[in-house]
Amino acid sequence: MATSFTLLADPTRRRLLDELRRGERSVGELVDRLQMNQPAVSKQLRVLREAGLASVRVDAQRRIYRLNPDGLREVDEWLAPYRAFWEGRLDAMERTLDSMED
Amino acid sequence: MATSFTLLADPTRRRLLDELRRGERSVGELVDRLQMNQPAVSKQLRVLREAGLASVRVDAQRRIYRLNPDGLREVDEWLAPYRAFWEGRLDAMERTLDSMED
DNA sequence: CAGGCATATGCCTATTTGGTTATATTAAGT
DNA sequence: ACTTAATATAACCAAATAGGCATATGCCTG
Repeated sequence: MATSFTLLADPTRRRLLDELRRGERSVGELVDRLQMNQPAVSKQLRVLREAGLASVRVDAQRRIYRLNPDGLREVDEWLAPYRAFWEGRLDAMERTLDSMED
Repeated sequence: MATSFTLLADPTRRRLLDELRRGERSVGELVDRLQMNQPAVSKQLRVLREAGLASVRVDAQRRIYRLNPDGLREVDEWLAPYRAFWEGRLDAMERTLDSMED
């Protein structure tokens, strides 16, 4: 059971997502762009698929992959409170939490 | 060489960061909150330290850890173009990239 | 239906990783 | 100095993981 966090840990998967972000891609196209052999690409595509980050459409012998970015929201939401830090402000929530400590 | 992406892959490290986000914490406090044994916590703290996501201050026998959130910007920045998706808009950049395909 | 594409899958292996136990280190208190 | 507290480190192990090669599967074309 891969979480969206563990998905992003692998650079190959990030590159795949970055490709799919630009539009639909067949496996062959992805193999070309990533310069990896096909089984390796298919393997990571499967991981993305099973995690719900990508979906496939069949086109004759081709499989066309498409980004399904919703799963990334989990990461984005986790990151949200940290964003406040480098945006240089401590909002009410941060101050509240901070005052809760010892 | 751990990237900020691989750092977030581990739930223990995410919990540590979530604790440190609230304020400085000694190792003992972190051990209590995470309900893990001390070496496991120290091990992950070291990873965070070496990745620059946390810094330590010595206080007698205690080591006080502090969040250093800058490293997370890498993840946040990588995520930025995806955010556009679930925010339901395709801005100029997205359209540009999309038109570049095939 | 034979042969060639495009892709998935199975198996193998090397590496990495997170946790555990035991031990070292350093400081404080008596 | 001796003891205890707090933390780090080392050695070890089990599980997960990514990639490589070989092979299976399915579709299309002649």
